Amino acid sequence: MGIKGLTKLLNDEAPGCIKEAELSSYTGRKVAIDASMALYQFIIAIRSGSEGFAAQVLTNEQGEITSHIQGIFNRTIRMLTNGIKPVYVFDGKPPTLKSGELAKRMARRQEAQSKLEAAESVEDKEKYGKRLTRVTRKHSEDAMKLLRLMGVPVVQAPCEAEAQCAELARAGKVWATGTEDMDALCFRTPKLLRRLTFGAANKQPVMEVDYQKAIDGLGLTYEQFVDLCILCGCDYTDTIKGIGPKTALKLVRTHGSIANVVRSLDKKKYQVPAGWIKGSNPAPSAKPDEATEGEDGLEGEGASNKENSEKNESAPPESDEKKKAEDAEKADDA
DNA sequence: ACTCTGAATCAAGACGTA
DNA sequence: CTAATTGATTCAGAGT
DNA sequence: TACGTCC
Repeated sequence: MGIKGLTKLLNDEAPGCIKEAELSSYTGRKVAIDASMALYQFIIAIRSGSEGFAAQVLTNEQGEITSHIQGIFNRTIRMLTNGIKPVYVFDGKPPTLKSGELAKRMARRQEAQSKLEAAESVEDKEKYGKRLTRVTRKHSEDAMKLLRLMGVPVVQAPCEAEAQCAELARAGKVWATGTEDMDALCFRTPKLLRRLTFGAANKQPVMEVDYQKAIDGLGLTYEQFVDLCILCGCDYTDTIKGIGPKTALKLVRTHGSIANVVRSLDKKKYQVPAGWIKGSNPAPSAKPDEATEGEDGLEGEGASNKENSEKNESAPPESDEKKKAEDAEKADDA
């Protein structure tokens, strides 16, 4: 996911919604955390060896990676001692809306692999090696086991972890979503915390984004905000050439909705990608309807997309409500 | 001149000790 | 049956 | 704060 340039846009256009604070001001708060992303960062960052050698991940005797264990363990301990109660949320199946983007990533991955085999210098080997890292099912299971043993609540999301985190926050089960990914705002998490980390020499303060102030500052409704994000470019759709954050905001402000924006665009100037689905945004409450404005559309894809976005929307709130409640209670006990 | 986009590139944790 | 991340920064070039 | 270590 990731909305291109959203942080910068919020900073420029809705300054009130971002503030910075010390870690200590969050004691007593429950925070939902996207576990997969954390694991990924740990595996990339926690390495041994230094100058002159390609850095290596930590492993056990069988050669299995243990970097993520170190990372999760330390960070969780730190949170607990600081009075912050984490709830780790693990990814479920990714929506197939993403398949296009995923295919691109696969391609880049393969490229990295072949470059790695051809690489001579240590730097290159390291660079391409990192590009190949990924979080496997096993890494997630390791982390879940560890967290359960530590008495820290774990939630298995039906789909994307970010969406589930936002649901937890909206339901009041947790106070905020702790992530580096601005996508959580599209799922209406009331509060979003970034840089919730604990480096000894803490580099930067925690960054707190307030959802309500964000859309108020931009002067948009929730639907318009989601439309803005789609126009800016997210993982689910291609972008329109020539439209970035600034013009996207202007367009949504003046036309009110993405449908009107597309309708009023000069088609000679701006090429709207084929098969652009107006309603198929990642937001839980967005209506998955309305046909595409694209000319020679690929009907097959459009249909399957629609199907899937509906699954995304209906699954999280209901099927997980009980699990959520149980886990939240556990958090209280601890 | 100025603004914006878009492609490419990079970096990514936390501890204890000196 | 398998996949599975992002944001910040910088710079070139197009558009206004 | 810089640096080596975590497996």
